[in-house]
Amino acid sequence: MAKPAPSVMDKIVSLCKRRGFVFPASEIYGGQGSTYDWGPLGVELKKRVKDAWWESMVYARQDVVGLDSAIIQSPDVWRASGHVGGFSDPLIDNKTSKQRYRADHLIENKIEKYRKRKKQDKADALQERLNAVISDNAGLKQLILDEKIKDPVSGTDDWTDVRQFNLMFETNVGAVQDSASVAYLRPETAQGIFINFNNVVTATRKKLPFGIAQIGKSFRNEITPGNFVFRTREFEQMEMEFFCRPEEAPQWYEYWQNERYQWYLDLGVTPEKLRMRQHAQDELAHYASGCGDVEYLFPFGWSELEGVANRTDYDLKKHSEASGTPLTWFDQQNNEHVAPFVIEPAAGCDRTAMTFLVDAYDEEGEGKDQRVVLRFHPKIAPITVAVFPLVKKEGMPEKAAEIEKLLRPHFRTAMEENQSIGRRYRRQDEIGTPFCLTIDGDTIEDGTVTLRERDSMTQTRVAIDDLIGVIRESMNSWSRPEPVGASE
RNA sequence: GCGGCUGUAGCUCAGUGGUAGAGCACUACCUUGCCAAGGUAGCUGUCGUCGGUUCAAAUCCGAUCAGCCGCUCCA
Repeated sequence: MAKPAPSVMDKIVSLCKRRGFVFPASEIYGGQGSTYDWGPLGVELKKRVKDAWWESMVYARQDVVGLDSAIIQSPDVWRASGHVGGFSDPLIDNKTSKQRYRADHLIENKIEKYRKRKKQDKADALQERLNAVISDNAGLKQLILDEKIKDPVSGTDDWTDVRQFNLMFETNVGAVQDSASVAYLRPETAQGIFINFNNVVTATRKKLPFGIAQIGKSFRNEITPGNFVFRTREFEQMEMEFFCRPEEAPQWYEYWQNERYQWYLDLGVTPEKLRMRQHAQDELAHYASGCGDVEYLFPFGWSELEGVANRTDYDLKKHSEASGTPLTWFDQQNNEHVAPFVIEPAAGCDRTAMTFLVDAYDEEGEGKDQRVVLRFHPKIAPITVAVFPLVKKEGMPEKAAEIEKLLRPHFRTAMEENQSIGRRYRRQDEIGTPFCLTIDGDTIEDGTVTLRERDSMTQTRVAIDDLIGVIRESMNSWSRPEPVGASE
């Protein structure tokens, strides 16, 4: 059997390691499953993603402020939010078909069948029994056996025991590891925002509607991580909780979906590979009344980059009840306390960076003439300008160093003087550097350099004095080139 | 966790019991005057790990670790 050609994902993973975007974590010890370290170029890419998000969500607006809350909060936070009880899944395997299911979903399907056959009383009875055993593994299994639920694939009832997969990482706070010291690593940054609602309102005197934005690491003990950095157990989130009056929630829900969808387009993501998908009622998280996902068409299929959810007043209400501290906003004009609704755009930072990598990846030509190029938007490219002396003589390296130093305060720069000029261009193409400058003999004579553009490979002669302005202008006017390469 | 596939140089991979290899990449020097040029020299490996069989193991056997795909979940 012929070996399959390396897929686009394989090539990107390989490029990421070779050029320093993403390394497998703990590699010298044999690796740590589904964990990755971001290398020198990757950390720049991720930083650009976060900067672009913060710029658009905080700096470009008057109604959103930032926050950086702790990863380890009181365990009470996660009890109140429902994560301790609800953020785990009862899973069961069928030994014959090797398929895995959520035990409660199997039973819910059975209830649905009863409903369809108009056996309402049976459905209700089963629902009641399900509610009674929802957090009891043995009870769930017994219920599945009692109801003679068969695996739709194998048709057998050869089930394993039900096991709980809690998605939160536990840790211990303090020197003595006993049950009183158990704490959790946050599974989302959002709760840190909710519990600081009063603090932020008091400190900033913000009025509804307003938002609180936060970027930071979250941790979920995923049963099945995978697809490179797409789903990892440690990941970085970019979340914003937008608080508004309950009656305005639907319009803000729509507003933020549009806003967030547009953000990806503005950073150059291929429109045909981006879509909004509305969640069906039964796939909503326990806190949401509605959710729309921004999805990208990866080589492995459409996958979620960001969820824009209507979290209603669920979280503030839960924390108010559990803590005894009312998390409401006082409307002085109408002399009333408002329990705000929350619209939450929650994006995955690593996923977004990976989207830009995948979407930017392009190959042109074949064999010796092949060019691999990352067509990043100039605003997210790890390096903006690379400076080359055409040859290593006649004062060119010194002149190049001088120009690189001139540009350094304005752009992310790099300098390379080894190997042929063509090879240096290609090396920069491969890491998505949008501009290359070449210093030649004329530079020393008349103070001009060759500015070479990544996507079109066109060269223009630019005076050193005009460089900063010309590069700025090119960055701002950049638009995604029509696809010409065979990137599939 | 279960099943299938996989693990040899930085990357892609060849190597079915007898001295660890290729291409690309990388480093130095020479050459080089605008798109992966050429020459010379050089570096790179506990063959994932541990154990077993054997005179001899990258190769056969066992275990283990890690990766990929699928099942469930989500940013």
